[in-house]
Amino acid sequence: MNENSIERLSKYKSSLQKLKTLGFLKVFSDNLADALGIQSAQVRKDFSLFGISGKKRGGYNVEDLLTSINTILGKDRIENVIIVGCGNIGIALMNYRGFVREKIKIIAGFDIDPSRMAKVEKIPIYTMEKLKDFIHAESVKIAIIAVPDIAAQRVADLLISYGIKGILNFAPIKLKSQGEVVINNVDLIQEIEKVIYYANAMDDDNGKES
Amino acid sequence: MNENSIERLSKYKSSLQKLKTLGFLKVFSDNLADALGIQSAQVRKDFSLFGISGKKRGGYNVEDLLTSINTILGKDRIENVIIVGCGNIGIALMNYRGFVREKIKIIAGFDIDPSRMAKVEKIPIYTMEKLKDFIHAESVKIAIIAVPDIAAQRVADLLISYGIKGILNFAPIKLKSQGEVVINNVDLIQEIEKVIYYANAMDDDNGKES
DNA sequence: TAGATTTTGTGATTTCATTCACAAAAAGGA
DNA sequence: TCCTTTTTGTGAATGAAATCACAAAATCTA
Repeated sequence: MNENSIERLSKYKSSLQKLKTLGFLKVFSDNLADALGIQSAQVRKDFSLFGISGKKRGGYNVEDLLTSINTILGKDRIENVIIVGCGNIGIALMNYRGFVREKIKIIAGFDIDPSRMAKVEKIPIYTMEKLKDFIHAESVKIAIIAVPDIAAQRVADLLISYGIKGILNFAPIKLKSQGEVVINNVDLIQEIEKVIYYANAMDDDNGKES
Repeated sequence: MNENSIERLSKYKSSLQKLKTLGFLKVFSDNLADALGIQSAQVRKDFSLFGISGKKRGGYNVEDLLTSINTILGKDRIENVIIVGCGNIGIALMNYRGFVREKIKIIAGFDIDPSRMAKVEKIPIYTMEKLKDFIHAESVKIAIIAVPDIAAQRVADLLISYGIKGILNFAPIKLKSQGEVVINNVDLIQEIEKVIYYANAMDDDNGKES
């Protein structure tokens, strides 16, 4: 149950969805391995880790596999999510079409700035005072943090105290997860710095194999 | 020079910037290790890998360390970046304040939709026809892709053919890097799915240690 | 100056994910 | 029915990254 296998599960799902629309009924570990650029044994190990089994010589049934993966990823039903911080990133995520397809529903936004108490694409935006009651009333378990770094830890602590179990953090600061709460930090600066580093590194030894 | 050490370098930088504003002059591998939740030997190994050395018993000079890391990450000068795709994510990134602090400058946006040929925060947005000339004229090396998944591979191929060396891709599809080009894929769906999975997993065995 | 203490730098060790490799099962063909 | 082929499932081997552990250097103390 390591982090990488969860990540791959997500990628298998995306490949499988494409195969399904193409009318594929079964798939072999080899096919998925090629799609992700890994070894077929890795695919089978991942599946066996999560108790998914196929048929010897028959591969895996695409439909069943998708169902199993969705169940494991908790995507067998719609997941309600809130966003704290309705600046650029927050609003972009509210408008992001990709979530809908994946049964992820942004049900509300929260911000301290009263000028942002509008609606984005039918998603209501509330003041921070409403946060606690909303989380309880709607039993929200997952939140996205898109506030400036200076406010991020405070918001995280608040969310956790209100019962949030999983946080996706876009503030450029590593929030530590306390207790039974997962925090996944996505640092955009860091991601582009990686690109800049490797692009420069490749330019330096241009043409040479490592 | 593995991927993880580059990522950590970026994190050291962010910690060091905070220490600097707090007036710290020197720092020990132990301090940075604590900040990132790793072992001090790891910190020293990373630095030694990049030819950074400290003083025995004196630790590392904060200012010098920052300079070294910035040089390694190619952040000793302003990096010009373009964004292809001016939908929600693209526009959010254009407005994102964090980049400015890190000497990352978004100098233009590109989109097929003519209604988006406006300006965002002084950043001009052009049609795709201008892409080739702009990249050549400004010697742009880094691009961000924020188009729908269906268009992503085509845009990537285009960018590469125009001489782009590094791509940060936000389309929910894994673009394969060909030749001397780095592609870093950030899949937002995948990131939130990870959170949902772990939040559910923790809820299931609530309270139990693994 | 001598001895104690702190911290770096790195070889040795450990840990852990990935790949290899093959037995066992399933399906098809003659 | 029996032989051949295909593909799974998993124990063993590999490889790489993180951690351990300690000698060497630097600074401090008296």
